[in-house]
Amino acid sequence: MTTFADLGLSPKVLDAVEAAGYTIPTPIQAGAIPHALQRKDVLGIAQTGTGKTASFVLPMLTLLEQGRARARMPRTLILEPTRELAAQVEENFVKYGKNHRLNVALLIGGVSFDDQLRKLERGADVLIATPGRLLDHFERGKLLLTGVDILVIDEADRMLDMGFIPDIERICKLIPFTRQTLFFSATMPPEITKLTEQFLHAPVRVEVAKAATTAKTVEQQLVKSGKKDWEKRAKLRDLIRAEEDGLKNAIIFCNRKKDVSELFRSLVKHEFDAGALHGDMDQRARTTMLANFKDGKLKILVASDVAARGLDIPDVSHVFNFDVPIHSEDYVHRIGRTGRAGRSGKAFTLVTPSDVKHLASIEKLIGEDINWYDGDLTTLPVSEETDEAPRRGRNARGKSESKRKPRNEGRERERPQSEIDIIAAAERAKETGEQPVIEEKPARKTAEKPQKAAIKAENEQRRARPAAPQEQPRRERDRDHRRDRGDNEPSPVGFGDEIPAFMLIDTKI
DNA sequence: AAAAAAC
Repeated sequence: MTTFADLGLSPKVLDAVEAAGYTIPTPIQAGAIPHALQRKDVLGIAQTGTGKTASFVLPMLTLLEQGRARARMPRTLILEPTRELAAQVEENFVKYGKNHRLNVALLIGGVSFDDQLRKLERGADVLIATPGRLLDHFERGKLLLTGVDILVIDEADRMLDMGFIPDIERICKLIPFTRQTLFFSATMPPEITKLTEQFLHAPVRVEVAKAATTAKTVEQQLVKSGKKDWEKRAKLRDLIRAEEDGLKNAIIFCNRKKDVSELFRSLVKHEFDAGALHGDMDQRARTTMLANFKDGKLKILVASDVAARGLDIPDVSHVFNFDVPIHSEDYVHRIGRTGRAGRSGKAFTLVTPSDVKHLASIEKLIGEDINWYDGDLTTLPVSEETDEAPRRGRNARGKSESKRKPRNEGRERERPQSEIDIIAAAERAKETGEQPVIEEKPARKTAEKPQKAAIKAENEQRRARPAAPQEQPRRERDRDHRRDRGDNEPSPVGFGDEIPAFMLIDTKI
């Protein structure tokens, strides 16, 4: 059997790999590392979670042992689609580069330029970047890419989805063609193939098992829900409580950033140990939330699809899809956050009548039918609860809640759309391939309209101006959730009564 | 129906 020692890595690297507890390389590592060490271009087709990162980090470390970096002339460049992934790659260099003395610089948006400039000045052996900030530095003349010997393009198909390809093309053209290129993508759509033809030289193709099939270690279930947000939130709370026993930690995915912050605040109000993660949040908050979740200081992370791919959190016990993802591949990525490294995991997806179309395409993609949750959440005592916070008289900030009238009282009795109908329609949709028809009353729009218009206007304003400092979660709190909140302000759970410093200070210190 | 990324 192949071991890391057989791949041609240097003793320093092998020592660090061993110290990290690994002896057997994954297929992508075994396939890519020997070629990378021979300075060949590599086209790696692999999903995240296959050990892809180490398949370029380890050979790079070995190759970097020869030579030194010069100021403003990084020796290697790694491009990542999101800030979190870039940071994660940096952590890998720290872990496996513990026997090396390499300068690693992380160039991502949302944080100050100064540290990044200092590291560039000092000479970076490894530059890890998201495209926007990299080009920003370049345009300011702080960076020369003519000294780059190794270029890594990671998650290329995701870069495509995100519209980064023009940036990638531009960056590729700034780097001498004598470089070595390591290129990774989970899928190979035509645009990506074109890119590899343009920028790779006689690449060695390393392909590992496609993970369009979901991990066997993940137990997937569908949960019927009414379509209204408050119904979904109530259902989710019931579900989390029903799963309480085996629930070590959980990621809850929403389709929209707005829903992430809404749900986050609702959960906090209901005294769940929850945090939030989405791309409009202050970078400091993003980093802190993710770090706390990884460290187990935060039990529940409500997130947008920024967290769907690639994030390496080995121990997530549950994934909840608050919304059915619109693109079926995202479902695979999301539930792939659990059941990692051979551990078992559970994935629950809330399904409303309007979701059955997307559900059908998910089941088609993964090639199996997902079971419906058979536990009866309605028998749980908590399901009689309204969407209001538990009435304990006093919340964390000591304000009395007793004055407030429980507006939602009795709502739970107004049962959502017949749940049986949802299942039947979903099954019909699968058989016929057609869009299921469920009778739905058009949503009544009355008093809510002006409020919605105001929110929309505000959103557009927000988009137009640069990201406000201190965006999340405090600011968003005041926006559009009067229905879901009382006059009490939830304090972020996991920090006790204290508002953590990162939420109170301005971004730029 | 969305999200992601530079200031």
